[in-house]
Amino acid sequence: MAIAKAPDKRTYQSTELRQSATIEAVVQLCAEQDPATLTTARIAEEVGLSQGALFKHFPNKNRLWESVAGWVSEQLTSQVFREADRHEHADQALEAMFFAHVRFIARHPGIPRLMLGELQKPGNGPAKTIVRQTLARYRKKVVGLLQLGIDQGRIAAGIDTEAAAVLYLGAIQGLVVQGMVSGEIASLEQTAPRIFKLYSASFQEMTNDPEK
Amino acid sequence: MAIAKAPDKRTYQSTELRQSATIEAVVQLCAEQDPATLTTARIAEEVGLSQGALFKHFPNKNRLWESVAGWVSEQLTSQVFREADRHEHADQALEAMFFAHVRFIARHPGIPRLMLGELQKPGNGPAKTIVRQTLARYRKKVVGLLQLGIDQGRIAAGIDTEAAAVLYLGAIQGLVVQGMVSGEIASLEQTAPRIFKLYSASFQEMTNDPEK
DNA sequence: CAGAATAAAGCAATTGATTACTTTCTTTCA
DNA sequence: TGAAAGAAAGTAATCAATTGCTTTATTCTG
Repeated sequence: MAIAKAPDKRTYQSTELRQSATIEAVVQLCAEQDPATLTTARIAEEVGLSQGALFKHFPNKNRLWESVAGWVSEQLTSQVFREADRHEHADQALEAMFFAHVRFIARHPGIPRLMLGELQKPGNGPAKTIVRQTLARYRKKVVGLLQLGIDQGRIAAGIDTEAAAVLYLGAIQGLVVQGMVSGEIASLEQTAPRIFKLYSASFQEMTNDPEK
Repeated sequence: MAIAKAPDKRTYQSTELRQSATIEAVVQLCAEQDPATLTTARIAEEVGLSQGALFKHFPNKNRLWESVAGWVSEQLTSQVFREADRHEHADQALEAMFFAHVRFIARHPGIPRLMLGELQKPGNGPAKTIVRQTLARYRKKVVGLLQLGIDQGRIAAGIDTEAAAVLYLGAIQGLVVQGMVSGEIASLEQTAPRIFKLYSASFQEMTNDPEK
């Protein structure tokens, strides 16, 4: 008495649609699985395709990873930078950027795994290059904002901006790793303000600010 | 005209010796290769054994990873904590601990890959549990030192010690990731002081310290 | 606008390579 | 001499990629 599977009239899609659906499926799957153990069969299942059909839309697995890295880079920078650019004061922009980044990760828990996973592999594959460039661009953005803050007189003048940018990214990574250790990615957004408050103290003017 | 391999008089070793040699080989190999792609054949080659002979000393690959995680945990905590305990003032202990950690990583570049790789995989395998507990213990140590520093009057009293501990680990991770991005693990020790100086500013007393 | 022709998208099955682990037999050495 | 340690070959499973063929969609033509 085999239960007949739904006839499931097979419907064809353009490669363009399949590609984006596949990329999002990978990002989704990385939230619950180590990227290194992700098989084409598992991805195909998530998209609703046979394993072999995946190769009608991507020439090979590496190119798929490349596309995923590109998608992540695009989404991260556009969402985070846009939030920063909405503020005139550099210190406020940095804060907004910090929270936007945390929010982005909380919504896509697989992304740290993805990026760290790429950085893990040595060599200079295309996907790794994309991640590397994204992080470099991000760091430059932070350095620029810090410098702007100094010019605006809202950030201590003597600050080591390069180091502050590394610490900025480290603060986020610390949050992420703490989330991976505790397993609670949801609590990220809750803890983030405490971390940023502390971080921002490291470059605040030492003057006793009368207001507040 | 096959060139005869060196006769290589085969010499037998105790499992105990082989185990530690294998563990160190894995740590060594992780410096140049993604742990997820490390095969038993590659490990055996590094140790100087046939692939099958490895299983005379470890029942399976998972147990090997477990042993590696244990070794890393033991080495890291013993070396880093020992350095911290040599100082009476908590702030100095934190600084020494920071540099000891960075030095440890610089000497074993594979270890961040190892620990991050373990944290990546979901579930609660034994190896991941060890890494998790190690990080948790580390965090507690930092919180304890921060609290001690407050009691000693060397650290601002109002500080959020939990957040400061997360930021402490984040500072190290920021350094590590920056090293993975730039590919220069050697420059870690050079950059570390700049990062720590900034980090420590976040919990320094705001009083204008006349000395120095 | 019907319908043939062509291209695109799909499945099921298979291939070849890789990998963790086993088995069989040999060598060492306490 | 017997147990531990090793090599070498083998095994079953897994996985990315391919192949052969079918089905759907699009384009061309009269």
